[in-house]
Amino acid sequence: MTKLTDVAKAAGVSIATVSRVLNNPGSVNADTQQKVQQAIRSLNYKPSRVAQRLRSKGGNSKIIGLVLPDIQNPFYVDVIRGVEEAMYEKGYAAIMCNFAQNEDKERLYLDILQSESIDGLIVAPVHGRDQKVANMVLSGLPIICIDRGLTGVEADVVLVDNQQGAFDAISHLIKLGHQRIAYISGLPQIPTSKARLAGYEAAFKEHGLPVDETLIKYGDSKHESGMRLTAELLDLPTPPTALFTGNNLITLGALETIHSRGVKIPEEIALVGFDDMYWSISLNPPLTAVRQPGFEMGQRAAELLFQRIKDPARPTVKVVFDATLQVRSSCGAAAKNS
Amino acid sequence: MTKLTDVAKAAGVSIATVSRVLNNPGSVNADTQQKVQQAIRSLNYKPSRVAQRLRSKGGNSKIIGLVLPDIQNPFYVDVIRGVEEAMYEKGYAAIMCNFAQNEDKERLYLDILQSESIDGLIVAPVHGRDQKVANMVLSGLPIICIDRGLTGVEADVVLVDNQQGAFDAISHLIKLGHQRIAYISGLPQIPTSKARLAGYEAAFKEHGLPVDETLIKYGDSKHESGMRLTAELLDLPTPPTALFTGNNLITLGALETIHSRGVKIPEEIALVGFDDMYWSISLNPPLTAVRQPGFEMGQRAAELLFQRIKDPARPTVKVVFDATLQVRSSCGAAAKNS
DNA sequence: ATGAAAGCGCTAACAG
DNA sequence: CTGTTAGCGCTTTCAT
Repeated sequence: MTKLTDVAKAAGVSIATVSRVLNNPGSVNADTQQKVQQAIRSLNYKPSRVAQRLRSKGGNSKIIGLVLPDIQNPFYVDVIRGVEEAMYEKGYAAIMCNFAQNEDKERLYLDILQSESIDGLIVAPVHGRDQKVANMVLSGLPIICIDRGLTGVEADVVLVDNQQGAFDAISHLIKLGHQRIAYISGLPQIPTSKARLAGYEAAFKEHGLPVDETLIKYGDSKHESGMRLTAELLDLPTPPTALFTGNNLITLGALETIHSRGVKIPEEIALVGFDDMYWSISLNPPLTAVRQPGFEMGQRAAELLFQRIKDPARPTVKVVFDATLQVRSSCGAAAKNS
Repeated sequence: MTKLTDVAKAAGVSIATVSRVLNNPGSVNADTQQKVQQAIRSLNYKPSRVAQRLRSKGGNSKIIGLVLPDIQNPFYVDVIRGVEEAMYEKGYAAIMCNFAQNEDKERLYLDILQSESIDGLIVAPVHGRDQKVANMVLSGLPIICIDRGLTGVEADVVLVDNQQGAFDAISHLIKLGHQRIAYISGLPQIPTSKARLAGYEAAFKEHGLPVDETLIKYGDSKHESGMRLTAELLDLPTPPTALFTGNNLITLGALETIHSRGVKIPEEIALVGFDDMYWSISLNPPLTAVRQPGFEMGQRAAELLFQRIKDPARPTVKVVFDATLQVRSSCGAAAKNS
């Protein structure tokens, strides 16, 4: 690796001058400028980001952390793409960490990121009372929470109105005449699971219908849990007539179980999932789902992070996107409502 | 951030001693050891990986780069998970970069990684003659290529037998009686596209059938190209009776176009895709596809990288996994052949 | 067994 | 406008 001294030697100036043309071009003689630029180019010099990071206080390292619960979930992939696009434009790099819904793993990654002296962090905390993340916020590191907030600490957050999304989904089902509507939740301690449950219950209340607790199942937010819990539901003496799945992966698991048993959708059971996928239309049947704008959320989170890095004192904000129901045919013939 | 001096002060020893208990515990008095450990714990000290990195020559930073062409493609997500699992166990962190099939982006990320002084790199090069990656290999950085190799440079590589995978897929179709079999390729310069095309042609040859060039379309490996090129194929005076799609995303795009036109699969057109997805069974219809073991490939690549970091002189190896045809129903009633 | 000190590559005073 | 120099936090000789 060629370094500052090499360039300085080649250009016949001091390393300080080289550093200046890199960081403060205005402050140096045009001729010198030329010579140095020339040397930099011919030596193909690239500053060591490690040395830069060690030297500067923070906020100039152009590296941030991105910590997400499950990279297999296409929603988070969209978030990643959104974040990444915004980062790319600003020459930032992201250390991406997938903690697979595992708190220990999350902690390890967070430790690593801290010791990597990142400029900031975008994270979907394991749960609302994530002490580790809360402490990092308190320590002054610029942090944006995505998908899930933190309780008890002031922090920027960008998420979707989960309650409303679930409410819309269940209302749709109720209007179609369903009453025995099951809900397969992800990990119960995750804020989004709670909000979606709240929306589920609110919809029943709104229509004066009782909630049947036996139709609510809790899993771990993964594919396998969707398969297993759907089987349990189908095995009930009187199975539900409709199913609301708490996330992408659960939906796919549910679909697998339903198909393997030869149960017809939507005739024998209607299905609406939380989280849309761009290929939901190619599923059997085309899936009705609640869409979260993951890409936009990721972009937005990145922008908020840049702002906070620049101005750590900026008041915290909460950005709430709409969750929109995409009606296709897994709940019956294309309904009138859009 | 607490640092070495803080710990040293608290333990009443020099920073050198603290460093020793961290890196070479054997070389220090048991009592001192205790005191220092104690101090480290109570101060919750974590060494700065940045400083460590700047100091040490390379190979001790516990950070590697992972550069992949498209994070939207579930195959690469599997690769990521495999790499990540292996890394996690060894306390490594990965800087993950998604270059979205864009060579400029790839170059930028590679530059960043170099200047981050990574210990090693796992990469799926944009194409076989990727100069940037080739130079990095030549520079001595431990590198493992995944999914695609490099021509003209000796480098470790782990991939799948793409030609054989495509051959099996096409043979399957031919045995089912198809002759007008279209192939929608990804970017033509990508080695996997070429190998899959070779498999396609080989299958025709094997069965003494001619290849119809008008049935071969080239796209950019993305979803949209799958949609568009499928439409072109369907618009042909005599459309193909079967379609072989070059990757996951293309398959999903093809499915979307086919459904939107109300064309029946497999009655009017049979479909087999390269790349399987765990939810392929829930597509309409359940998709017959060639499976690549992405997770295992990722794990393997990580192991090879660790080896190479430890022993840069180890001869390069080429690990070839099998690509296995998963027969479901998108080519017709479950065929006899497994 | 432990400490002092050099130096990794860079930035930012401080002089000149 | 440009050069000299002091660290950033750590590892590693080299002394002791």
